Amino acid sequence: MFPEMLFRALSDETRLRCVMLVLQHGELCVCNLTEALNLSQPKISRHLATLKAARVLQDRREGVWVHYRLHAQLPAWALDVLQQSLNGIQNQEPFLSDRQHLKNAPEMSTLCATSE
Amino acid sequence: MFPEMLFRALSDETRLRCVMLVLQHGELCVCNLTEALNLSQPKISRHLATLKAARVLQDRREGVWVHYRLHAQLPAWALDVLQQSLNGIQNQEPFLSDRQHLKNAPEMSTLCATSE
DNA sequence: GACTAATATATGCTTATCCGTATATAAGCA
DNA sequence: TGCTTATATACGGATAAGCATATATTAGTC
Repeated sequence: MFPEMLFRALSDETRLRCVMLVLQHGELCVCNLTEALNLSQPKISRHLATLKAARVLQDRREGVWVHYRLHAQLPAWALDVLQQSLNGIQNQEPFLSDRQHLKNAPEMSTLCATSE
Repeated sequence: MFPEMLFRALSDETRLRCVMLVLQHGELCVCNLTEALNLSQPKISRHLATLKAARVLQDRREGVWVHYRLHAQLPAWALDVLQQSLNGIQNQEPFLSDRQHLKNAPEMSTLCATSE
């Protein structure tokens, strides 16, 4: 993983919001993210594909649902960068609202969210 | 400073190399960077302008030379991200060679490099 | 003012990125 | 098989990024 590739992956607001939520929750499915960010499903899906191609996230299919988590082979320095970023920005918008929306997720998410 | 703007600024290899060198040396002029990265002067200058516009770097003119350093108002979390990145990647190419080339800088740089 | 050196910007071009909308795939179930 | 839901991808178009080369600016010196 070339470092500029990580930064490229994080350089889009939608992708950064997704990664920050995944970093906090361990694992989230596409519908969780679509609801939390309140964006269209194709948009979320396309950005998740980008993050997967950049090896920032990896996915796991469980029936109909696809869960995304941090990539297992993410270098330690990259994980540090993500964590520092989260520490620095978690109390700013839109990251604050995203977390809130995830907690207030409607019924569908209770079926889907298997992250502990 | 929106966090994705920092990542956007770092998402180009040339810019990341410049920032990593500036982070290590405190202050560097354009000719230092042009030599260390062995890239054309307009290319370096254009990327430095981008970093300045993103408020990652700031410049200081001293006669003919223009010195670039980290922006004084860079948020603490952003500085942490930069430092973590440096820690993680400083022993990889091309960052290793860049540092070396800076140390082996030819005569011109001795006039120009005022960083302690 | 004329000349040189350091740095910045403009121009023309190519490629990448991002979007919304529409459609495809894949799984589960009747 | 047909139907529904979750997710992915394709398409067409708009905007941004990046490059090399050429030229402009700025400061110092004579």
